[in-house]
Amino acid sequence: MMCQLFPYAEQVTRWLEPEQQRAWRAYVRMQGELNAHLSRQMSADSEISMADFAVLVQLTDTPDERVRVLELARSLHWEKSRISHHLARMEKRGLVRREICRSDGRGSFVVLTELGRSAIEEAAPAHAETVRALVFDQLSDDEVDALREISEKVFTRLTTGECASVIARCDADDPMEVVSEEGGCTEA
Amino acid sequence: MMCQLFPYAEQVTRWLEPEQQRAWRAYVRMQGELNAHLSRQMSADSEISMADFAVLVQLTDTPDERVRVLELARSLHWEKSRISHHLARMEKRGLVRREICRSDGRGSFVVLTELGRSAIEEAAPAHAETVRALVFDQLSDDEVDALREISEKVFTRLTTGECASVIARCDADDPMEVVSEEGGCTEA
DNA sequence: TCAACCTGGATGATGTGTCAACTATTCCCG
DNA sequence: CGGGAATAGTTGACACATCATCCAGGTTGA
Repeated sequence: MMCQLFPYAEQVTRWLEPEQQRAWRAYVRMQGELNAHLSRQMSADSEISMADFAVLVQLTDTPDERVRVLELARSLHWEKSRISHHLARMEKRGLVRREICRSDGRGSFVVLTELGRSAIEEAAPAHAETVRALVFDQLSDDEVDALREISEKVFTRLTTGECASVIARCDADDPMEVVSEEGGCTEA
Repeated sequence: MMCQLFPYAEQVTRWLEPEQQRAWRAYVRMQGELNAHLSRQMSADSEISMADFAVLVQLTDTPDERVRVLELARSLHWEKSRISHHLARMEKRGLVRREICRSDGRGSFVVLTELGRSAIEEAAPAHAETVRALVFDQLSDDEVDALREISEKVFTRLTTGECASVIARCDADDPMEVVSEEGGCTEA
């Protein structure tokens, strides 16, 4: 059970415990299927992808419906090149529009267009229904709580200390050390 | 990140409860960061990607380290074109090799090469360490149990009934196939 | 036996994510 | 003021996933 497949572990590699093994496998499979399903549902029921949706949500969340590009990147935890490429594609499809930023000549705003607004308004209800049907209808209140707790713990681990080093590229407002610190996160 | 509250919901859409909302946001963020981190760690510490790793694990799990292409697709829950493209890239890099299948002229076997073997042997320990450090070191035994339970429930929902319709493309046989305990390390 | 169909798998187009390099502006400090 | 560093954002190359389509080899049945 303990990974007899890799007998070469002369080194004291601490493999996962059997229960951890099972939990991990279950999680990985679930997460993969769930992502795939949500993506498929979204692009079947509407004209946008999950990524588009995430961007549009951020825009509708903003009073002005206009947001600086890097701010978008930070709130989505995306890399700046990713947001840049993605916005270019969304702009080509008319979902958003760029506007120059007068107060800072380097930057630009992203603005929600009417098409973008109607796209997300069309997509959101079905998405919420799907999430509820696939996830929350399966879980007790305690399990929902546990899911949040677990997710927060892992997320915290991921975004604090050495682990945050790479993320720090776009997470600049985080005062954490940008120490190179590779070997990354394999515990101290 | 997704599905904030949309004030325009006149329609009878059942949005998520506030606690569900919070759990969902926490999960989505965690899952995104975790995937990103695991991928980065894997390609930093070794010559392979998470996808390569998943393929190689399947191959090492097989007695004679040769497997039919579509069988691979099914066990990974990948589409056949995805596995085909991916194998082409892996073959180009020397990680696997194809062999003709004498019993069925259409098909072919995928075989683990020496390079492939050493690649996974090099990658596996660090990956296991990372998963342990990022996930399981943060969780109590009860939480590990809850994670498995939750994942299994959602996964079951995803792979039974109408939901399975699309997946069924490659999942033709066997509706449930819940983790057969072949102990394949921390595969993806 | 032969035509219709099914299956295993490859291919090309397109959309997406990542990394590294780049440009242009602004900031900081002497 | 002026010059280097930081910042905002783009671009190009490449890896990857998905979809539709194609094709060769098997299977079925009249």
